[in-house]
Amino acid sequence: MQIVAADAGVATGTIYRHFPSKAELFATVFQRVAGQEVDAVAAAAGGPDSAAIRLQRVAETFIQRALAAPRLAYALLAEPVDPLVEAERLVFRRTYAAILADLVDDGIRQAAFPPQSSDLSATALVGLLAETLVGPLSPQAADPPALPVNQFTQETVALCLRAVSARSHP
Amino acid sequence: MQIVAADAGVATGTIYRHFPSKAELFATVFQRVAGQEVDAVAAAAGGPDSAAIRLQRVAETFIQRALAAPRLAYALLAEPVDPLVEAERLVFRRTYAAILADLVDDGIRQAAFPPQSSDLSATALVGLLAETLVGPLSPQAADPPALPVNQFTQETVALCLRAVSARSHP
DNA sequence: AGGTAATGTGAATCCCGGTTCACTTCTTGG
DNA sequence: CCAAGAAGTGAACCGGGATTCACATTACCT
Repeated sequence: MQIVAADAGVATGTIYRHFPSKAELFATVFQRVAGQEVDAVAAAAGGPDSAAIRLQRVAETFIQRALAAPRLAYALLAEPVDPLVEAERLVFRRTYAAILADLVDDGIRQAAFPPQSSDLSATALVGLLAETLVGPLSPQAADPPALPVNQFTQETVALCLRAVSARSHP
Repeated sequence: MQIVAADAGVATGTIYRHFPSKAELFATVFQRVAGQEVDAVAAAAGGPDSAAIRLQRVAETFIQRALAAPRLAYALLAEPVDPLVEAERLVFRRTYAAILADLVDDGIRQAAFPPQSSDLSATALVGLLAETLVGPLSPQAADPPALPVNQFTQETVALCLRAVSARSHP
């Protein structure tokens, strides 16, 4: 809190005129930043295209934004945080999942995707994306990364699409 | 530490004859328990069957063990922990990923799976499994769960298989 | 201008639980 | 049976950092 205050150019006590505790301050910050990310992904999920195309766009958006701001993405996805912030992170992930669930439902309706529990599939996609990114994002990530960014993106998108759209045994 | 000591029937200081710090004690416990889980999954990954069958068995093992011991699984997968334990958790996840990567490689060799970066796919599978389980596992999970256990397992396994094995646009 | 409320200040407080350590008890080898 | 080392004890200590609060400053109204 001392550092935050100094950084903001105010005294420590001043923070407590605006936020009841460190945890709530951090949770609020998390909420705002996460909101921007959600907006970006939600935008990518819209449009008149097929569900598959939109899903591809969502995954690409997610990945590219994460790689463009690795530190932020790491904080949002994986960094150890106060329980209150962790709760916010859960909301954040569920919001992503909700967007994806709508998308999957669309795909099912269009018969582009086979019948499936859209909630479950959406959750799985969030986990898939988050976990693949934790490697490249984590602070002491090896650079150069194991895979070139392009291939990484392409393959991850392919995994997402296959998971929800393809038949099990071609 | 007081509680741990009392629970073990020893004095607080005694713990420090065996472990240099709380973090290392916890990390050691985590390591042992995680080791058992890894062993179980590794066993499921073996055998003479096709890669797809073995992958199915691994996913089922993972899911069933988690649901059978939800509190433990939650601790291993998602509960906020000391940084040292978090490091152990990363190892744990990478170990799972390594097992799965071998499996995926087998599948590629048998031409059961299309060419892909096995490491990336394996990581994705770990994330997929972990995230879908966080819902049902989290301490204040709604019961009855959203999906019956059987359907949950079946659909999650299907997601895993499709992600690595199917063609994108059937 | 004068008063009142709102906001800012930052050194001091306070809390909490991990850790320590002087002392006791047990174990082992000669 | 007796050192002497190993292991156990638990009350007290201690560090760190979030939080407080008595006071100063600013903003805003009549």
